[in-house]
Amino acid sequence: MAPPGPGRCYIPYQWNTFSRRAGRCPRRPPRQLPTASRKRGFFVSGGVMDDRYDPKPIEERWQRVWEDARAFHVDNPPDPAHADRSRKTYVLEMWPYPSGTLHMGHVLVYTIGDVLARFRRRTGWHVLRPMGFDSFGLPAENAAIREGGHPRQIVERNIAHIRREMTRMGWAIDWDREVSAHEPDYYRWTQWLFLKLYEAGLAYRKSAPVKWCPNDQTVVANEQVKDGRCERCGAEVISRNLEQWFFRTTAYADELLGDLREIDWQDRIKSMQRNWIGRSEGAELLFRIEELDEDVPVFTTRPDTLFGATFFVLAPEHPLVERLIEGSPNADELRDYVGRAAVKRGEERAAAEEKTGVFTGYFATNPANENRIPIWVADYVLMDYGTGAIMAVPAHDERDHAFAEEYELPIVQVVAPAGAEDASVEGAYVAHSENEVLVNSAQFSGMTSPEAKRAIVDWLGDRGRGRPAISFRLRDWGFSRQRYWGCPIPIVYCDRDGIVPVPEDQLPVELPDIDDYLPKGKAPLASAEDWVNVECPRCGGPARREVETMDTFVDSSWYFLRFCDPHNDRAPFDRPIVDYWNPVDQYVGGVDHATMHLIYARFFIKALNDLGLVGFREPFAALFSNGWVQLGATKMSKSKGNALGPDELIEAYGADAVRLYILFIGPADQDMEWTEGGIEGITRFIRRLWRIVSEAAGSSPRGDVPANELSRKAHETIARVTDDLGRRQSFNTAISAVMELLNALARAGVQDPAARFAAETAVSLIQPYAPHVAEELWERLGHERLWEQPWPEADETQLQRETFELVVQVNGKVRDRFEVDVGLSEEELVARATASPKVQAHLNGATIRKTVVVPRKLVNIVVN
RNA sequence: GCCGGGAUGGCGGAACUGGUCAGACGCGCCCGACUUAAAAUCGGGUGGCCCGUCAGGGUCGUGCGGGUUCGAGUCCCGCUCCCGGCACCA
Repeated sequence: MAPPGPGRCYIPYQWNTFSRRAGRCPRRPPRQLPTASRKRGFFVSGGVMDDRYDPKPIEERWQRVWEDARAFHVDNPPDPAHADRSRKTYVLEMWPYPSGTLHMGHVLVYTIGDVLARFRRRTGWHVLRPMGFDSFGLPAENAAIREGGHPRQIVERNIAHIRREMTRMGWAIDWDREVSAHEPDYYRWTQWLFLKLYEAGLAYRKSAPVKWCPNDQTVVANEQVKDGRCERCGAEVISRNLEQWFFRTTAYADELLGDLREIDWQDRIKSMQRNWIGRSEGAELLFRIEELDEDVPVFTTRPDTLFGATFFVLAPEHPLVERLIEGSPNADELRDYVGRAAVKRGEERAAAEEKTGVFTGYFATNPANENRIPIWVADYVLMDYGTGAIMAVPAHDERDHAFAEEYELPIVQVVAPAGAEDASVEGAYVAHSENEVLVNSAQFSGMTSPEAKRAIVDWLGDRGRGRPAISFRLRDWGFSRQRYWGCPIPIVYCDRDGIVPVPEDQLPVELPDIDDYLPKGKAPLASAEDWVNVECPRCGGPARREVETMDTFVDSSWYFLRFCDPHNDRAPFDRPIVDYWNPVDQYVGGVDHATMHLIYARFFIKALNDLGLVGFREPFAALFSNGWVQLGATKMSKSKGNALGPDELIEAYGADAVRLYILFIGPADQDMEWTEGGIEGITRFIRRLWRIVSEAAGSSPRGDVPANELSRKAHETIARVTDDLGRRQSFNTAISAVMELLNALARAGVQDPAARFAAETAVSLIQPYAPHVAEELWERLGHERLWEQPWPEADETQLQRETFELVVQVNGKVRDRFEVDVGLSEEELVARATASPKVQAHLNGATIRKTVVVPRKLVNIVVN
């Protein structure tokens, strides 16, 4: 099938082949009972026509019932500080951005959360499962610019639509707790929390080069840049220096890394965070520049190669470069080089085929051997990693080696493979074997590399020229955005008092209505003169408000706390309530937030914990990261414009089918492909369930359930589904298990003494996935309110079998299998096994060397 | 380059701690029932090769090559390819 065009659903409505409403066929004859089926007794007497499974009325009916019953509302405990937390569970999916409609990625995430929440409710947990919207951010503002209207109107219209879609999906949400980022009741507290972080020194302002999108006229975060282009609009990003607000995420770098050990997240997500944080151990060493009377620190992971440092390199942005230019014989060339490096993008610098640099004319003193080595400025050294200066060891670093070759700088080997100390090494010798030994390194020669690292740092430390150091790739989080549709930063700038926080009692600093959101190189809010000009809260003099707004990742760094106490107007939340529900027991969301959102939220919680506002240090105890839902070979996402929405699928197949299928495609943590054949198949399953259970409701025997094959299958299914949902989070296999049970029921027939029990079990177990049809069938079976019935329990005694199928192997190959009593001893099992004629045929008189007995499974006879 | 994940029928996948002939469940396909016909529905079949008229039996088979073990899709060693993250990060 050709990929769908932009914005078009690829499922035509006429594929709806079973909904009477859409699929009316004038030639369809009056429906007859299929005689074969009637013989088997599958149909309730009195009219198959009226009893076809039709999802629409069923789903609408039960959604109404749940709403009237406030079925998914959950109260906070009356005394959360002393409440028993042992049966609470907080199930949360990532805060959705309210774009026009939901797509299948949303359907997957929220169905996973829904199944878990519904399952946990029925297993006796006190379940918090809220919903709201991450409603600030660029798309709404761009839509307002494009189509007119206010971003608020656009966002609120979208929210209303999505809320309706979510209800139609049958997701069990406590809507009383709905919270959205753009509501003043919410962002008031975002501002309040910002002020707390500011007071604690965790939010600060500094001039920094930032990525700037000339199209969106805004700062974009490093992680929103892909291949040098703006992730949203695709324009090429340039570098600009601006005064920016930052959160001091690096203050928690070590802890953000270390605490990954304590949380139950998939390895791939943890690994992404580890890469992102990028910790490396090494040393900071001081090189002296005599002419400037400066000691310049460098960071290195290879202090053992210090004797091989033959030159010294500063990043073009290094603060000392200015002073070096002044006295340099190469001043003009240097100035030119630094100027060109400044406008280059980082990607260009990295992609450069050959390394470039300019000699400054100055020398630095190697603290190990007092050698004076030339100081170069080169753009392969980055200002924002380490100290922006390096000692170059061309013999043992590929980049330094390339540079030394280019400019014919000396290369001195100081590490060699043990036993080959005299052999010269081509290129940069960077082998990380256990057997590296130092050479040409004074008293350290002969030591292994690891020994020498410690010894050299200790030796320099004694003389005040070095110390162990750890460097991180993680940067502080720049959260200033020069856009309108975001949370205003509650700061004013006073000529006399400088940066002044807005007093708490004046919050929220409301986002004013303005006429023109179009950025013109300055933030749109700057044009709201009445709003910008204020009295300084401190001195009463003239002052101006901060016109930048916050990155939306600030909003989403604490929303899960507000859900716990959403209507609090005295504080963002009460700590005992938040401490009762948190940390989130089960978070669900896509890998696309593996680094940004999940790092920022973790940072926020650590900071809030240090401020005494919350009593925990990790926000999300367990994380389920779902895979992508793909349509053909194309990823489904709103940016690609090929989103396939749930609305038309619900029309065609019903919400229960959509819910079941999205989880049946494959393991939910792996990428999956949506196919229409697949959802047809799952629809067949629902119709089969409908027909067989309806029949069982009418004609299956009542009374005690005997222990027979069907009842045992039912109990086995209970055990499997419970384990799949509770421990394994294996959603697709649980559906398979219920299908097997239904097949067994169909085979046994509805007259089987255990048929009613099997039918009830199937309906009960499928309820988290297909709550509407399950509720309807539950009613037919003569019960009510399945959503609050206790989850079935497998009867252990029913799971015990009196016999089992003994597998007999000869030399590891299966030669026979037969039923035997479970009570037989090993000797008896071996006797029965060897007695088998089929086994005898393979033994063929050979000598039995050994027998292996696996209890309740097999006997393996080993012959020569 | 470093780190993480993965490879099983025509397809999506199952096999959870090494142990019941690997392939559950579903899709697709084939055959049959019902039908004037089709759809829907229902029943049956469906890894390859070989032997056999049938019944049945043999043999190979979980990306590739080795190994451990009575027994390997599962564990170990060495590869190939695919997906993702990080990357002039010193």
